Amino acid sequence: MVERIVAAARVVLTEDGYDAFSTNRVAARADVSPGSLYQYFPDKAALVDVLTQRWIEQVSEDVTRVLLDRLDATGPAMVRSAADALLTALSADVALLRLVWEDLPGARNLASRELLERRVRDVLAAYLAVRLPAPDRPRAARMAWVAVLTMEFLTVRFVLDPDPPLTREELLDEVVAMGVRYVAVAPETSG
Amino acid sequence: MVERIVAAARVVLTEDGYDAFSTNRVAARADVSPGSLYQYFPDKAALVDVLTQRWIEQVSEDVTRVLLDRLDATGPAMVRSAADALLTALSADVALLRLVWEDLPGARNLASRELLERRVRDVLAAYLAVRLPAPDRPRAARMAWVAVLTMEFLTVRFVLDPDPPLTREELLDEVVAMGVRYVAVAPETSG
Amino acid sequence: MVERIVAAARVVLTEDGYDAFSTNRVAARADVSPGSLYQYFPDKAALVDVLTQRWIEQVSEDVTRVLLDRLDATGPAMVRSAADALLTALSADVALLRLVWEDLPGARNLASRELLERRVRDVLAAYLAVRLPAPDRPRAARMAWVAVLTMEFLTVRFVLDPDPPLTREELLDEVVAMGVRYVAVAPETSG
Amino acid sequence: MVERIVAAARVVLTEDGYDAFSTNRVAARADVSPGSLYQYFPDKAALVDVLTQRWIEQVSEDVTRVLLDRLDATGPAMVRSAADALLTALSADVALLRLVWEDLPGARNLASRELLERRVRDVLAAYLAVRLPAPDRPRAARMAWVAVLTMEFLTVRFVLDPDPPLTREELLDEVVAMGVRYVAVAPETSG
DNA sequence: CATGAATGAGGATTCATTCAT
DNA sequence: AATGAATGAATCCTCATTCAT
Repeated sequence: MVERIVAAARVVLTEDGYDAFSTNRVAARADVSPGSLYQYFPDKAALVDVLTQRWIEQVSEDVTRVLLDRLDATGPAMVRSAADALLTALSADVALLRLVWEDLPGARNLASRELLERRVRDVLAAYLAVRLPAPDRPRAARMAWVAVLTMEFLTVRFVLDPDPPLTREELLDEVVAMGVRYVAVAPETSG
Repeated sequence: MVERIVAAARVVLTEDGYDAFSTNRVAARADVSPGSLYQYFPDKAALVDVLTQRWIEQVSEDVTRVLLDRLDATGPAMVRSAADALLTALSADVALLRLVWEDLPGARNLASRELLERRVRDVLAAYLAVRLPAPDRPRAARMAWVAVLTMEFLTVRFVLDPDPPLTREELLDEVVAMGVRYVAVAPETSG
Repeated sequence: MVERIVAAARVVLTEDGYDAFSTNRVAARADVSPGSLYQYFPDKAALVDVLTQRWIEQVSEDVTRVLLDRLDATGPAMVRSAADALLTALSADVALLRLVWEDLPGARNLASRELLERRVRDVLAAYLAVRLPAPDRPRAARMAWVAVLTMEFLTVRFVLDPDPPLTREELLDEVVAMGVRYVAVAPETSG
Repeated sequence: MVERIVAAARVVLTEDGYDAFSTNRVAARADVSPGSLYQYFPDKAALVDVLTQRWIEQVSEDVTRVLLDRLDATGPAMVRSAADALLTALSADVALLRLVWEDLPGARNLASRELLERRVRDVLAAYLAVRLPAPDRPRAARMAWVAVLTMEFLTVRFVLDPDPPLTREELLDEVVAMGVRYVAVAPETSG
């Protein structure tokens, strides 16, 4: 039942858009009464949240799993694996990605997105803390922050871009090159 | 009068949030009748658009001006100037930045944002096309795409982050380091 | 509930006039929320339509029933019965008749009215086609058109006229005389 | 100036329909400020009234003139002339006729229409009072009422009917035949 | 006279939510 | 649990009318 509703919400959201996303319409599409919907979700917002959180968690899962699997790999290989995983995860449901990035009020999924970012960032920071010449926690954290955000945004925009100026492989090359070189010669920051 | 309305819209939007943003409320806050509002704006959306487009245009202006002013500078100096300009422009009105990135439905301002990106990207691509060893338009375009998006996202997130893991200077260092090194050794892409 | 709303619509329309006929007012008069109104009627126009169509259908029903019942009667008797039936049907609810003819924008009920006319016209044309010396479909159609419109308008205006220059019986006599004589010596048209 | 406004009102009314007929739109179409409009017309209704009254007066004028010109003619000739005049007058501006009969709330032009009817009726009643075997004012009045309404409605409906079942000449024949025969053997009413 | 910006009450309609069944 | 009719506050927007210039 919860599933039926969530599925209907997904359909309404991706097919009809966020503006047309009303509880009544979702209920109708799920062949369920509006009342029933409120037996499982406190309000309309909760419906969207479930949808986006599930999806973000899935992406998060995919990426961190790969990341953890490749912790022993060389820098470039690891970065490429992670980027590849993210790219794959985001491409799996472009409609939903577009929804989250372009239609939904940002605040609606900010929390979940930051969760995803933090999770990946933590893993990466841990990795870097070990690899870095001298153990330097703050610097690792900085680098992780930069690297994760960069990777996230480039990947998202690549998937959403209807006519990207690079191929998938080129994008991965870019990300790897950037990440690797970045890791190799992280700057002595001035601050 | 247009100004009064736009100002009121800004206040309502940043203080009460997008959900509470109704034409009547804006009119009330502007001490203007709802009818007057419609003498200057075709509909509610137009109000938001004016607000966001003005702002984005301002940012766009600031950044490209600096960029064009420093075209003759060395790579690191130019990148740093641009990043600095963007950071300054975005910091000038954090409430509005937050509004655009976190509250508004993305689609509302997607167009303007992409305009900003394209504008900066074009300038950068032109710059790169000249600097690159062998003139290589597609590669310059790729690099510009990557660089601009990266800079944009890092800067935005830095400004919005209530507790960022780097200082302003460190962020600039990061961006410069990343951009410069990227420019210096752009990868031979596989595609 | 539908009835309650329709009844309220009727009251508002006849007591307050078409200009004051707003969905909110109808809802209030029906002691119903505006939302409920829209659960049963797609829009404001539909409310008026139900009201007028019901009424026109009733009139239409009354008249054609009598007409069909008296198809075997002599010309004068049949015409008189039909005219009587129409007069009775229209007099049953003068307020509504006045509403339809004098207050409503004509287009609002044009379709239904033409339906009524066509229905009666068809029956009459069939009757005439049989009675006419030589079967002459077009002529029967012409005569039916003239007879029905004449009867309709005279009757309506008689009922609405606060001070008509004839009594009910006189009107019937007039209509019968006109119809009968018309039928008896229908002209050889020049066309 | 009054003319400019009335002309604009006419255009708006016939081209855009009664629903779109707003004072602002009329003013715009007349290249006049809404304020100026109110210097010549007390309110929106007055605008429509001028339009319809002018038109009805014109029709009224045309018909009564012909009627008075042919008072000495034989019955059939006179009736035909009158019917012809009415038909011509109404056909002169079908758009306006349709507007008055199908779009405008009936009450808007009821008064003017009844004026037209009364005027023609009076002339006809006078004519009949003279012609009738024994001077019989009430009966003449009755006959005039019936004849005028009949002629009016048949003519209007003929002009508005996109696919009438008779030609213009046939209609005139019908009206004449009906009128003449009616006049010839008006019934001894029972009342 | 002419203007036209300003008005603001009011209109049609939606939709998240409830609650008696 | 499930229903779904009922709700009613709130929304966007219109337009006849005014009045200071």
